[in-house]
Amino acid sequence: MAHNPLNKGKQTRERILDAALDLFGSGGVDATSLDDIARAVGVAKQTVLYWFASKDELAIAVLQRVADELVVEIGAAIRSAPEGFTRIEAAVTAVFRPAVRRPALLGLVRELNRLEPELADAVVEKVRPLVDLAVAYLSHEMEAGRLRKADPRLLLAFVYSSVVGVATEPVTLRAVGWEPSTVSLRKLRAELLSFLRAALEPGN
Amino acid sequence: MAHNPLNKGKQTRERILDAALDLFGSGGVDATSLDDIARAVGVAKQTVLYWFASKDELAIAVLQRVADELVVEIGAAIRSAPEGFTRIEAAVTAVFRPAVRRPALLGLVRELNRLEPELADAVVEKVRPLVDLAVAYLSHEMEAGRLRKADPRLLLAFVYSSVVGVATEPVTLRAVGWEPSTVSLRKLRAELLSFLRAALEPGN
DNA sequence: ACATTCCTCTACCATTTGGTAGAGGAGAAC
DNA sequence: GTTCTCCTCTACCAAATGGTAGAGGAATGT
Repeated sequence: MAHNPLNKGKQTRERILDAALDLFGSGGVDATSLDDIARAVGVAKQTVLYWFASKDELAIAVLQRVADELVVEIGAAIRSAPEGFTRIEAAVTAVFRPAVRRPALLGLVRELNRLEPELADAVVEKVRPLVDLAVAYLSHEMEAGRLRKADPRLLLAFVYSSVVGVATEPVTLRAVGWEPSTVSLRKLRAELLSFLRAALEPGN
Repeated sequence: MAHNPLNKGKQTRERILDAALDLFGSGGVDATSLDDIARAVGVAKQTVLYWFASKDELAIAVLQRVADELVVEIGAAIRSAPEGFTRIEAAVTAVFRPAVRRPALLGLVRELNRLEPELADAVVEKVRPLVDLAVAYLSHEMEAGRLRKADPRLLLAFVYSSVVGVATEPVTLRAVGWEPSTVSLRKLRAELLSFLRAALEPGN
């Protein structure tokens, strides 16, 4: 195989992003040193700094990537589901999937709040279209009387907080006597959905 | 006033705890150095280390204190409220109060997840009686048909996540187009309560 | 007056951190 | 073969961090 700098570079770069995602997401950006990342990838710290000029830049790159991934995934789920509550079900399931497959993904979202606001804003902008889509849908359904009337934006915030909260706060869940496992996670999702369904049924 | 070492000491100690609470809670334990805390209090770093043998010990002391305070406050609110949904209302309001008065309080709770598990467990133990009380109450109401049947522990987790989430994640809230203010916080609470009420009304 | 206890300080240290400088290997272009 | 670009490395550094050692001030007890 001929030398292919772009390919080779891309591999290293991708592997760095990948490892950084897991480490940043599980331990937090602050608690993760460049050395940690380099060790995980199997390169020298300076190789990391070759690909990303600074730790901040790396953190942003990771966040952008996560945001893109989540937006695409969740967006597709929302768009593909039919009307009615099944659509909400699809959205929640789509948020749960990464939480199960790779808990660090959602943990990383939390890190946004620790970044400088300007940096975080760039990521927020990526998510906005999806938020607007969801808000428009919820408003529409509420208008039509198929969902109980409520502030759709705050509704989103509640659901987001619930999912990300239970996905990223093992200590809290232990406090209410919950042990994480695949099967209990499924139960958690079912419970949240039935909770949401009850809350969103139009008033009787 | 005669020299009173205990008193003097207590003052310094309290002031350190107080400053540490705010700094740990708003910026995170990792991101807060002992120098930061000392500067905020107006003493030398070594004075901090005189009162608390290590940073870990200080963090634990702060967490214990917060846990105690919240448990007392929320416990009183729960116990004082009459039966029915008003009791839940009282509990949510009691959780919102510190969130408004001192956002760092709830931010600090999040830090639990970053501590070593053994340390976090000690705090979790403090909260357990309160959790058990709430679970017992919810179960009882559900049995009696006054609340929709659901897993009371997960219900608690959802509510907790929602409140702490919206209280500690400004970036997320900005993503859904929300700006924090006293008046909008009140609206947030009202919205969450009506959401909860709808979700918990017994099935029709 | 003297020793003691309590409290806060200055001075210092080892480690870790993010980051810089620059060497050198390997293929590609000429 | 020489040169250039791409990539990863070793060596180093300044700053910050948690923590130690120990001096010294101030009130109290004797």
